[in-house]
This record gives sequence, C-alpha cells and structure tokens, in this order.
Amino acid sequence: MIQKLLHEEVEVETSIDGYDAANFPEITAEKQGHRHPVHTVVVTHFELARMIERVNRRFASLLRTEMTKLGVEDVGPAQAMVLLAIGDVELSVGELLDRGHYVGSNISYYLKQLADGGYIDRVASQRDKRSARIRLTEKGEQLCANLRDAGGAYNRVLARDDGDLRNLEIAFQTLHRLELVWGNAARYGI
Amino acid sequence: MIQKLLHEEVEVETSIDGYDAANFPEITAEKQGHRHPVHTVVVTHFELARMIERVNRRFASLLRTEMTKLGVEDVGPAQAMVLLAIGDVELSVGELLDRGHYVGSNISYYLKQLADGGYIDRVASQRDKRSARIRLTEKGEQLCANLRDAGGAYNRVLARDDGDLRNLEIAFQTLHRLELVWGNAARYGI
DNA sequence: GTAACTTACTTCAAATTTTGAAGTAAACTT
DNA sequence: AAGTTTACTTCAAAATTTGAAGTAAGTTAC
Repeated sequence: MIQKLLHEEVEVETSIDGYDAANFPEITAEKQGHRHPVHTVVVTHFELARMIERVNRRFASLLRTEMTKLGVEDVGPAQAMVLLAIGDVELSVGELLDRGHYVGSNISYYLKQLADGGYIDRVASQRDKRSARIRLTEKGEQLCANLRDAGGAYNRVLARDDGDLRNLEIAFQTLHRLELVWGNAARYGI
Repeated sequence: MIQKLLHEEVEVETSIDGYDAANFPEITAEKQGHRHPVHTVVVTHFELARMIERVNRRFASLLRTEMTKLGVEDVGPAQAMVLLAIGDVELSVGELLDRGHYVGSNISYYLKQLADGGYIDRVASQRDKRSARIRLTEKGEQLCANLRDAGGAYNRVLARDDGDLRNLEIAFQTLHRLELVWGNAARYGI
C-alpha cells in the first residue's frame, strides 16, 4: 500500500520555500526530457550524504540553542539525542545501541553523564544481571517534554498540509533505506 | 498504543528489498484514519532528526572503510567530506563555509590538513588578497574519483528505477527544506 | 590621507565527541 | 569446573568541533 504510493503520482514540487529549480538544473533537466531515467542517477549518493551531514549539523546547533534557552548546562546535544532515543520505554543498553547505531563505549560514556546529571536511572535486570535497564527519570522526561514542546513549532512549519506530510514520510523511509544499504554494506560489503 | 509505537524503534531488518509498510505501523495507522490529517504530525521533527543522525553515522563509517581500503591514512572522513564539498570548482573559503554550514575555524583546520596532505592548493585571490582560493590537486581529485567509483555501487542499488529516483529527489528536497527551516530558526528564532 | 570599521580568514586552546583496546562479571556450553 | 560468549564499563588516545583572539587586507567616513 505504501509501496503503491511510493511509485504513484508523487509529483515533485518545483519550489519548496525558496528552493527552486534554478539551483539544481541537472534535476529538472532530466525531468523534462524524460528519456532514459534508468541509468542516469540524478541525486547521487554523495549529494545526499553531504545534505545529511549539513542538516545534522543544523539540528545539533538548534538543539544546543534550545537547551541553552532551557538552562540545561550539564549535558550537550549528543546526550539529548540519547534521551530522545530512550523515549518513554525502559530498555537495555544493547537495545539503545541498535536504536542509534552507536558504539558501545560511546553510549556507556553518555549514560554515565546522564546518570550523573540525574536524567536516567539504571537498574540491573533481574533476569540477567549483566544487563542494565535504562529509563528516564522525572527530570529526563521533563527535558524531553520541553524539547518536544519546542519542536512543535517546527513540526507545524514543516508539516503544513498533506503534501508536506507525504514528503516527510518519503524522506523518512528513503533515509531508512539508506541506513539499511549503508549499514549492510559496512557489515558484508556491497 | 499509538503513543507507544511512536517511541518504539523501527525494527532494522536484514532484507533491503522487503522494505514494506509493516515497518512503519505508526505511519500507516495514521494514514488510515484520514479524519484529522492537519494537526496530527506523523513523522515528527525528532524522529527525522534521529534518523538523520543515524544515517550520518553510517555514512561516516562507510567512508572511513572505503578510505582504509584505498590506503588513505592521512585524512579522515570529515576531511573527505570537505574534499567532496569542494568538488571540481575553485572557490573561496567563504563559499565552502556556505556549502557545508561549517564553522570557519573548523574549515581552516581541515584545509590545513588537506593542504599538508597535498589534497588541495590554496592561492590568494588577485582581486582580494584576504580571500584564499581553494581547489583540489591531482591527488585530491584522484581521491574524490576513487570515492565516487566506490559510491557507484550504492547508487545502483539505491536508484534502481524511476520510483527510487523520485524518492531520492523528494528526500533530498525535504532535507533541504529542513535545512532552511532549522537554519533560519537558528538565526532568527522560529 | 588616515583613522575606524568591516571582511576573510587563521591560530590556538579548550571542550566535546568518538574510537579502540582492555577489563569485569554474569551467563551459557561442554 | 573450565572455557566461551555476552553485556556492558573503563580508560586513554584520537578526532572533531567550538569560541575567543589575532592578522592582514579592504572599505568607509572624515
């Protein structure tokens, strides 16, 4: 059903808030003369990767700003991302690793800071005492809630109508696909 | 239940081709209840941001791997991204800053390493002697070409048909929009 | 013309984030 | 009971990023 939607009638808008065709002549040129679009790659691998890097940088600094506004000084944006990754469920460190493709020692380091700051609780699992169960404290949930509130404004700007919504979904799914392809390639070679 | 799903991680599956609606229960669930699509945001801000962070991490480690394969030891993935950002044009440091939303001192640092490694040339502009003109050397171009070659395989996997292509474009444009919104917010407040 | 200001970039030191090797302890295997 | 694997932590070093301060060239206003 989604599959269908992906391949049907999704017309690319020519102007999204100041982003217009003129900036990307190669894209529109291909589009108009619809000849052999099969082996002509329009948005390459690296263009997307660079875009992702830029957007990621933007978001991190946005997070930093929001946190400064909130008066949070003891943890940075990277740790905030970990909090958001935990969300409102209780999970083990291993599950958290999967959620963000983190490296183990990295998460351990963040979790230590978050625990010191009182943002999370860690309890050894009853079943398996090696496994630590992690969950947000009141304070951690509060920070997430505040960030989510601040984020609401962006959601309203970014998802104004059905078209926006559809594009956001497609972007999400496409990134997920990149994640899988790049991830598998890393493990097994392409 | 929906609430729960929103925070539950999307299962990473082993098969790339079997990417279907089942992986995004929250999206399809929302879609079916087509009564209030206006203020129900399906893919939120933070979900996208987390996805972007993960994908970015993946790509960086992929780059690292490729570079190790190529026997490049003197620069890391971040510097490679700078090389890719320069591309085949000659530009000033300022233009490069815009291309990647870098911080000035950061780029200066990278450019120094890249110049030391012989990947770029810097020449003071004739017009304005403050401004340094940057361009890839033979060696720099070679590295980019090699990376692009390696990337070709991913492009072929990722952009197999028209639908894929369209989705990649939409993803690109949507990310660009995020970039603008997040960037403007950082400068002027939302 | 020159003093004051702005631009374009660099330097440096410190903070933050990430990696990788080695360690611990619990659980599983044989 | 010994050896192996799993789940996580620790630590030190490396890589990346930031921010404040500096330099030198260009611009503007007297």
